[in-house]
Amino acid sequence: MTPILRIALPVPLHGWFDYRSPTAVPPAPGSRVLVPFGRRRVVGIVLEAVATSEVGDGQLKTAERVLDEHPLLTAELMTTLRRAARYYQHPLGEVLQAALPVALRSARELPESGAPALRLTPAGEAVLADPGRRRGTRIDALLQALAGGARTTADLETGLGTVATAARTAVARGWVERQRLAAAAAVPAAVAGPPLNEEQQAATEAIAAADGYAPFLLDGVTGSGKTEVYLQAIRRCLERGRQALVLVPEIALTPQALKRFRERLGVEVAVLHSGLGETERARAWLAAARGEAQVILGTRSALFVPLPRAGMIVVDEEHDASYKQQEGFRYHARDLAVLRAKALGVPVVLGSATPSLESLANVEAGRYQRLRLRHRAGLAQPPSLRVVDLRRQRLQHGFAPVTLGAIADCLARDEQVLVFKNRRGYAPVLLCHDCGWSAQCPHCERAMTVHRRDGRLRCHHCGYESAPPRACPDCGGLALNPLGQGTERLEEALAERFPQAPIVRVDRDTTRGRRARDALFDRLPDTGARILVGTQMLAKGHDLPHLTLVVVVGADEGLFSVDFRAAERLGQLVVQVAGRAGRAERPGAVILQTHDPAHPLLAVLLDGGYRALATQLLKDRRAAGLPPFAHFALLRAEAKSPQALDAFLRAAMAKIDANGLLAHGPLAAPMPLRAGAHRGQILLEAAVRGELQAFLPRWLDALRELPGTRAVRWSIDVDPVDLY
DNA sequence: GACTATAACACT
DNA sequence: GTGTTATAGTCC
Repeated sequence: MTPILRIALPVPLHGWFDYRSPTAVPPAPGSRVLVPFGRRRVVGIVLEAVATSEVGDGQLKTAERVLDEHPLLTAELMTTLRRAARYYQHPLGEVLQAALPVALRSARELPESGAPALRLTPAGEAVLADPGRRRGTRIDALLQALAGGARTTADLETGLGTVATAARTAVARGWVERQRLAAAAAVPAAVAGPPLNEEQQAATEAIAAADGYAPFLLDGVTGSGKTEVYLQAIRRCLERGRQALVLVPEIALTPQALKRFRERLGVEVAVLHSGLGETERARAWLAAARGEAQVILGTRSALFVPLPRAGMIVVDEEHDASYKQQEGFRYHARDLAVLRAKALGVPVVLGSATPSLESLANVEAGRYQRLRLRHRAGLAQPPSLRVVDLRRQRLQHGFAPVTLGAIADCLARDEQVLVFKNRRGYAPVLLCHDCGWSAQCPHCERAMTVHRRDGRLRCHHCGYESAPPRACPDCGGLALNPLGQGTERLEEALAERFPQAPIVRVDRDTTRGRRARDALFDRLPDTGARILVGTQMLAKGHDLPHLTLVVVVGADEGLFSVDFRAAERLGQLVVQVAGRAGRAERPGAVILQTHDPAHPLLAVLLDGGYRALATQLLKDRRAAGLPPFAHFALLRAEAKSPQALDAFLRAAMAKIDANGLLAHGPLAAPMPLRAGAHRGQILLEAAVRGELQAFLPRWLDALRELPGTRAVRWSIDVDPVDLY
């Protein structure tokens, strides 16, 4: 009998498709197979082999080809991904597809293994041997480093810094050629780290002593040396011959972070992030899958790397919202990391200076063990927080006189200032002073942001652009004024006020593309910039030893938002930016400008810091029945016509019949019109997670059967982090 | 989601 | 008659 294969295909359909196996011995679950599907050919993943199918024999097709000799996805990953698909209510085929790097989603050959490396050509040796020929110093250094034979670029970079540019030139001139080198050939020796303090030691021991699944919350103030704990725990894990997976937020994965891991652990570190080329990404993924890569460092999607010899998982900055995928398969990498650790039977360490309320609640409930680091490493002192009341003040481009005075003092002391504002562009509104007209996006009905340097108006919600009008389109008046401040305007105002101080602005407009951003962050400590102006991109990441003053220009925006998580986010943000100040021997200060200095949450934050704020917020959430003490799922829908949208949402409401659930809706989305689509939503709430989980599949099945749904695009978001 | 069959409509 | 667009159904 030909075995039947149950195959998950990358289509937005629930369930699987049956095919006859092309081989007498069926491929193992987790293998990729190429199958005919309709009149297309697609790559699917084998779920299991069975003897018979419910599909009629005449309908069954035979799979064309098995693509993998050994399954790409391990048994544990298959189990975890099936659970994840069920939990997030996303089609299994798409979930499995999302776990694979793009280069492995097609039937093409696997990329060759080994790390990218360089070696001298005979021409290069000649150039090196000829002392008369002066070249660029970077290229000189590169050629000399290669004199002893081929080396991996990663290995080269630990000594030389970024070599990409020099390598490109040298290759173009025919002095150097690219090749592949087995990773093992280029292991640098591990460098010893600083001695651990008592708390760090205790945390490391607790993690290393864990036998099997054990979730930890590593709760350490900024600068307390969480990374040292990770490194020591990983080292212990490597000594047992196990792999370690480390997740970091998108912005935190910098060349410096990588270099530190590589040097300290003395092993090659496989890197997985979205800025990498697809082939490179697949190579790193496969190195992990084969068990060659011992340490895997990556962003959100690196969670799905196969770990045949898993030893531990680390989620750094676990509170960071970038762990939540915001489209398609809307998973939360931190939550799935815990699920995976359980399936793998390994410890998982969630680290943060500002833990999420979810994780703190898990500690409270006894599900996670909390490891605390209360002290900043070295001599660094915690920064002082100061509230500046903006009421009845003559503001200069959004700055209070007191703030400007503090900046001037700081500059006079030859120290660095960071000015934080969560809004890019020049001004968020262009207003007619005569009649009150303001420039609106025609597709979103929201104010367009003024970008003065480019002389454009831009909608930050859909990307629509236009030229600013010379006169008011309504009244013809010429009194068109930019209202409010964005980073561009703050930069301008500061440049005018402090003409001698070099300013660098860091936001999405100045850091287009990953390369530009890496380059900027690379240079940041030694640009000579005295004032840094930027959005939350600046909140985390690099050590800036001369930084002693942080100014949060618009603290109110976080306190008066409709989102129930706004206060938590503001607290995390303030503490994170504060953490950038005074990391070396000089004490740091943080200024919060606000129109509501008496806000009770602000008082809590000032008196007791993030810990006190979190305690208060948890109490509030419990009382209000909000997450983490309730469980949400959000149905989002959009349609060209408001009627179709309304009809769908009403029908969806009518299908809600479960007990133990609260449904709110149909609600207008916080942006009822975006990019020309009308948007609405339904919020489901349950006190018991299981009730929601039991109800969702039934409900979504019913929604799929609704007539006329094609005019409406909808999706479900389980545990949404943003309610829009 | 990609693709196709079918219906419904306009227009030479 | 043909061509265009909207809508429903299938994909093992």
